[in-house]
Amino acid sequence: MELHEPELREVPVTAVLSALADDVRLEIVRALAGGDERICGTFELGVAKATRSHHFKVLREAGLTRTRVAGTSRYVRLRRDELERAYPGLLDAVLAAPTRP
Amino acid sequence: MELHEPELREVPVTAVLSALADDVRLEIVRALAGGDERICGTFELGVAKATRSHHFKVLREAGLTRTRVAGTSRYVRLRRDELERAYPGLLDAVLAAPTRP
DNA sequence: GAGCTTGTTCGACGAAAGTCGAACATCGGT
DNA sequence: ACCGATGTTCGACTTTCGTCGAACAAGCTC
Repeated sequence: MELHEPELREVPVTAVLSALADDVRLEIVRALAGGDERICGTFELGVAKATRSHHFKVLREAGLTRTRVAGTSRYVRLRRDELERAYPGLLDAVLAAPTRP
Repeated sequence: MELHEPELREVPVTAVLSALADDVRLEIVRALAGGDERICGTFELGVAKATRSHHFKVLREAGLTRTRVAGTSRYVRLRRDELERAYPGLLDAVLAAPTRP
């Protein structure tokens, strides 16, 4: 299994913004904002298994998350530092936004 | 003609991100970042008239721009201050990103 | 008013995105 | 070896999005 995790500098801003411009994915990002890694299955997202998998893939391929395989589980974590280096302030600004405006 | 220009606080952050997550619209926003207002027609966007109109509408309805009608022209300007108040740092972070990563 | 300019609106089209169930793969445990 | 748990992949479907040409609306100028 090859997990595609691109370099942030190869990801256009518009791609990062697109990845963040979805309620389900933003919820995932918020949940990961604490810094800890977390098993994919532990998220309460209200969507089917296939959809969840899809969203994690979008986040990963946009360079926002990194995934570690451990047994049958996958640990996801936010690429906070890299993101901060590539797009300073962007993630913080998005996370600072109210959850339901 | 009623120009729909919502309050920023009523616009979900995902909507703002969606509006910014497009090359044509981001180019418009960059061009307006200087602060001056500008006539819609003066943008070199490489798309048809109808498409251009569509993008300006998306930006306006996402709360990113304000439009002033003057004769047959429309002056557009960025709602920088309001945006900064509603989503501090967001616009700056996006604008700071390289044009072609 | 005729004609031009600026811009919007109206379908229409194809591409992309979000969603799901079902099937599949992998690993752990019994 | 079997079974259950965790995820991915595969169509399929629906909705949304970006794009365009054509038609329309409104204003300016001669």
